[in-house]
Amino acid sequence: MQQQALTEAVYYILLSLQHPLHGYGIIQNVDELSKGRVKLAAGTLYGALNTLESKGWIDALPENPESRKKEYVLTASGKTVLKEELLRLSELVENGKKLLEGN
Amino acid sequence: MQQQALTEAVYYILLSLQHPLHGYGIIQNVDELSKGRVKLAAGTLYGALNTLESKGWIDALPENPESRKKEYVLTASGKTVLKEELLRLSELVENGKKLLEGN
DNA sequence: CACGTTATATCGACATCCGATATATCGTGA
DNA sequence: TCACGATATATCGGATGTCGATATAACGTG
Repeated sequence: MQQQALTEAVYYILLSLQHPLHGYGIIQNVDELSKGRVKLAAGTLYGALNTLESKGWIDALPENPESRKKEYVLTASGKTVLKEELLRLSELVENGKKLLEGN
Repeated sequence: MQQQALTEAVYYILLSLQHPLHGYGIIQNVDELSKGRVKLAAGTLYGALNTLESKGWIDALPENPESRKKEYVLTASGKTVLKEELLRLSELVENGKKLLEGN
C-alpha cells in the first residue's frame, strides 16, 4: 500500500545517525534514548544498516584501518524520510489522543 | 526483544474498534482517520482481525443472520494495549522532535 | 591471563503486510 | 432488467523485518 511507515528499529537507527556513529554505538544510543525500552538485537541492527545503505538513507564512512568500528551517517535523503516519519507518528499520536481521551 | 510495538495497521484497527464495527467499515474508518494515507489491504485486515481475536484484544460480536457484516469490538485487554501503544508513540515523537529540532 | 565488554556478521524461524485472487451481495443508473 | 461499482469476507504466496542464537575476534582490566 504505502511504504512510508518505518519500524521502530529503523526510526531509532536513523535518529541516531544524525552524527556519525558505528553499529554497536547505535545499539547503546537507542537503549539510552528509549530509557532501556528498546534493545536492538544484533541481527536487526546489522541487517538494517545494510538495507538502509542500499536505499541511500545512510552512508558508510571511509573505514579507518586503525579501528574495528564501521561508522555510518544519515544522508539528505535519509533526513527527509526521518522528518516525514515524525509527521506520520505525530498523526498517530493525535488520532490516538483524540479517540482515547476520556478513557 | 520486546513485543510492545504495534504496526500501524493494528494500531488503527484497535483505535477503530472502541465501538463495534465490521471489517469493511474498519477499512473505511482508517482511510478517513488518516485522511487517505492509510488504506488497509483486505489481506492485512482480515488476517489481523483473526490474530487480534486470538490474542484476546478484540471480541467478535454474535453474528446477525440478517447481515453479511461481522462486527468486532475492543476488549478491556485491548484497550490497555492501545493506551500503552499511545505512550510508546508519544515517546517516539518526543525523541524525534528533540533530536530533529533546528533542522 | 581469564573474563566481560566491545564489535561486526550471518543464520533460520517467525510474524506481518501486501497485492492478487476469489466469491457473493447490494444499490443504482441507464 | 441488467450491468457495474461498491460493499463484504476470505485465502494465498511473496517479501520484508525482527528476533535470538551462533560465530569470531579484539580490547580492557583486575
